[in-house]
Amino acid sequence: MTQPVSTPSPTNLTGLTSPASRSRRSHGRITLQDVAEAAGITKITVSRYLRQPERVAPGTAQRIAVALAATGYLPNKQAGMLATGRSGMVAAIVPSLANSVFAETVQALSEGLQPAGYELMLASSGYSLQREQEQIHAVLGWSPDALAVTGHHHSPAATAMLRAAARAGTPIIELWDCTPKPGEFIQIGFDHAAVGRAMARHLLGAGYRRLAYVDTGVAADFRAHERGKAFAAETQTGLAPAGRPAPTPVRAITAPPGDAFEAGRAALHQLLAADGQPMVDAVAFANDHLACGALLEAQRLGLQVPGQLALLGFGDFALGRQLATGVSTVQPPRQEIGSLAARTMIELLALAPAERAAGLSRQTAVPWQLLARGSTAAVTAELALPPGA
Amino acid sequence: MTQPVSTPSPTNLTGLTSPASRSRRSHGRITLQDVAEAAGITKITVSRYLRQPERVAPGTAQRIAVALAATGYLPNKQAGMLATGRSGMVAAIVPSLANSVFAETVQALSEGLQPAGYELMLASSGYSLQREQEQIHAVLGWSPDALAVTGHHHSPAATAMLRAAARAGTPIIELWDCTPKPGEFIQIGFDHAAVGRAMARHLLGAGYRRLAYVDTGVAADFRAHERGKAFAAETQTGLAPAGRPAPTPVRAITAPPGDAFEAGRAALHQLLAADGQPMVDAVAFANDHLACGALLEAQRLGLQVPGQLALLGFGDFALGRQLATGVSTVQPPRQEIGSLAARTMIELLALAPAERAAGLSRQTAVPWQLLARGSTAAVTAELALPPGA
DNA sequence: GTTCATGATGTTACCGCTAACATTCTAAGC
DNA sequence: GCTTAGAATGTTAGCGGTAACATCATGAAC
Repeated sequence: MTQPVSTPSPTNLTGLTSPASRSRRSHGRITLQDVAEAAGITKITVSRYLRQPERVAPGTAQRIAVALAATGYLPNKQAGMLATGRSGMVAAIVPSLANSVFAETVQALSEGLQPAGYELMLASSGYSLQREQEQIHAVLGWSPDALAVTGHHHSPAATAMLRAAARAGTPIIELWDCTPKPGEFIQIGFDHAAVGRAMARHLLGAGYRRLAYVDTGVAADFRAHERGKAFAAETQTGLAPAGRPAPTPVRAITAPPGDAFEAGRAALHQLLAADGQPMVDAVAFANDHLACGALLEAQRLGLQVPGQLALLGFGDFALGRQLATGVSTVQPPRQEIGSLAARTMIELLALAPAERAAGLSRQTAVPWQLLARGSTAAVTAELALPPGA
Repeated sequence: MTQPVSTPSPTNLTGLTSPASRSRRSHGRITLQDVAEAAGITKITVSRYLRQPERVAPGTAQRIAVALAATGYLPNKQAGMLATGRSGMVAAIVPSLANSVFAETVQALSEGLQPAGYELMLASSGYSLQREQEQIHAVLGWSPDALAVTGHHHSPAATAMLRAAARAGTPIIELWDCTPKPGEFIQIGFDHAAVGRAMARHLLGAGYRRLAYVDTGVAADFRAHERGKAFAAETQTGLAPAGRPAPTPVRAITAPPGDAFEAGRAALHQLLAADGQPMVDAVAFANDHLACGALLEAQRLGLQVPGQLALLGFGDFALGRQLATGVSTVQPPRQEIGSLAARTMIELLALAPAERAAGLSRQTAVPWQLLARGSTAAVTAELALPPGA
């Protein structure tokens, strides 16, 4: 044996290597070398024991186990990554965690990855493409085995980095989106335009004719904008099937930024005429917080929901279900997106990089559901205009 | 120069090193070596440029900048950590992210760390000490520069690992707790027992005498339990100042697990007598979701709040503020805890490990506030029992 | 007894980066 | 002109692991 320094006696299990034996550049951490010395063998055998215990002799395994416990060894993942090229870590970048649907997606992603032994590195971009780009740069420096970002809108530089990573075999997953035509990367989510159209059709189908969409005040929530755009388009064609312009164009307003409940309240006021009566039949919102704020304000003002005004949200937040007048909403697959992303990553990473290429741009459309509750109950006949009017 | 292989011509900036020049064990990533070759210098100079640009000559800097852009170089953080012993990453372990106060703390932590260039590695323990222990083990393998965990309850093995890390100079921060006597690690949070006592005093002060505490169904939410325990104790002493047993002991019930709104509804029913009337004056809850669920159910049943029943929550969730009868609650410093943790980490990490030791077990009590709203308005004289009755 | 497959362990070199020290070159000082 | 401080860059070695290959017993097969 040519172990440097320190006695290789198997009885010396204190784990306390004398300082003199440590190199000047050591960072003081317990290494495989320390464990090996305590067990009276070389570090490669300890390394083997940790990865494939059946490959070492039972007696040796026993000594190693004792030495590991005695030294309190923690494997250095960085060193392992450097040697193997696999980091055992995946990264995710979401717009926000606070008050947000993304928290649940991240939670599901985290839980899905844990059994497979992957760690999660998380960054939040604050709905800014610039910050997303910086974070993609930072996070790729950690050589994640896979990377999840939110949505399919990225800055050009960000796209370039993602493309380079994908080409190197790193699965890139775009969460929460699923565009009609396949994108450059993996998509796990749904088509927000389809949701916007469904929202419009739901309100039209229930007999409402004067519609509005209240968009979020968050400038870079592209998915909400997309729903709004499709909502408006569908409403136009729904009201004017022959191609004629609709008699009353869809009102599209943007809620003020800040507390979403308050924003919903404020948005409602924007939709009231001078006499306090609503200028529209029905309002669709970018999210349930806005819708609930509007509902609570409507109740405060004595407006009948849905009698005088129907409200339709998005997100299926717990609150909307609890209010006496249930808030109709779209239930997005918040958790499914996360757990599906985890499953997809694990699946792809089990493949050899060569075989992996095929799966690196597939799309998965996760089903969503429009939940009709009290706030959009069908209007009475007298309120409903004749179709196409 | 003794650069291996490949022409060091500064005009060869394609970033495409011929495969033959790559070692068998290379993982195909662009390295400092590639950039150096493209710039016609050695890698150490590129390394210097990246860390201290002023240390390289302007002309060289220019060539390096071009080479960096051309090659699309991404620094390998693992290799850097291995060399320096500093990872530029901190880890956080929280019980949950979904529907949770912790999401906001994590968000603030993440935002606070970003300007300083730290990445965040996140794990969620699902309110399980066993999983927390596993995750501490996993996460310490990444050599985080600092580690934040939630609360001061940990498994013995987890505590041992935290202790070892702390002794090695890694700041360990316990979020959301601040015990009366200092703990082993840094604490940033507040005293939950004090909150529990304040909740009891608030209700007693408003004239309520028959109190109940509805604990969460989450077994390992130690902080909620602690508030409940202190609430009960304070109620007893408040009602029987002379040391006599209180006439009606505080009712303590535990909400069913699952959807917290529903749990709050169910808990309310447990507090109703056979005739449908509440058996208590006032109820404190482990969180606002429970309290709001109970409030909505009370309204559905036609019970007056606070006339027949006062409700007091915890957490200051947006919803409680919006309901017509505002839900009185305790506003915990959700974000402050996160941003303060970030600041503390950055501060400590700027210190030399030797000086750091002193700050490794300090406590920071972050102020909270009891927000009295409609749901606990003072009772009328006839309802209030004489003090001490 | 020799051959050889097999299992257990060891040796060497390398992953990509940086600390520490070494070298080269320039320009100022005498 | 020669020394020399200081700036710019290079060389070496090592961080803590693992891949790849090497070595050394052991025992079954002939």
